[in-house]
Amino acid sequence: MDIRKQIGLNIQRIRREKGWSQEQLAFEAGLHRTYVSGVERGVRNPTVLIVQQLADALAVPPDRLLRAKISANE
Amino acid sequence: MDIRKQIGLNIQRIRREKGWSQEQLAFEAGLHRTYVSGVERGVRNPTVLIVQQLADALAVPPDRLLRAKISANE
DNA sequence: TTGTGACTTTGAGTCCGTC
DNA sequence: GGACGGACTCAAAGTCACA
Repeated sequence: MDIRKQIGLNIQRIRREKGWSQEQLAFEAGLHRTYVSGVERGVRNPTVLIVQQLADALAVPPDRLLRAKISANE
Repeated sequence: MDIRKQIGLNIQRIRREKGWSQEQLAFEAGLHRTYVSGVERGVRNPTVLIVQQLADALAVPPDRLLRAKISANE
């Protein structure tokens, strides 16, 4: 599994759980709307600093966005 | 805590546990020796694809390298 | 064995837009 | 609201000589 796809899926899921649009997330993370779109689709290759910005905006630890398996009880 | 520092510390610790030199890790990950050096010191801002390459070389899940708190029993 | 400054090439990240 | 494209800027990728 490509880590970029994994990150995209995780971000999209958490974002939707919050009921945010991509634009809202982009604003909170201080990033561009189109860039967040690309990251969610797995076509972008973000740096770890960007991962941290997105994690901060979503209020989750950064490693959470790279996680492949998410157990149900967390 | 800067996520770059965190990644550097994690990589260095796991690498040393394996008794590898930076050069050995660089070879396994398909990267340059001096680049790995920079990542370990937290002066580089690697992309997630680089993180995955290093994680693969170290035989750990990618999110493991971003983890701040490492419990003793894992 | 590792750190570091300097360097060129590539791609990360922004901004405009359309569908 | 979101996918996608083109053009742009600057930082990351990747390498080297030397301490």
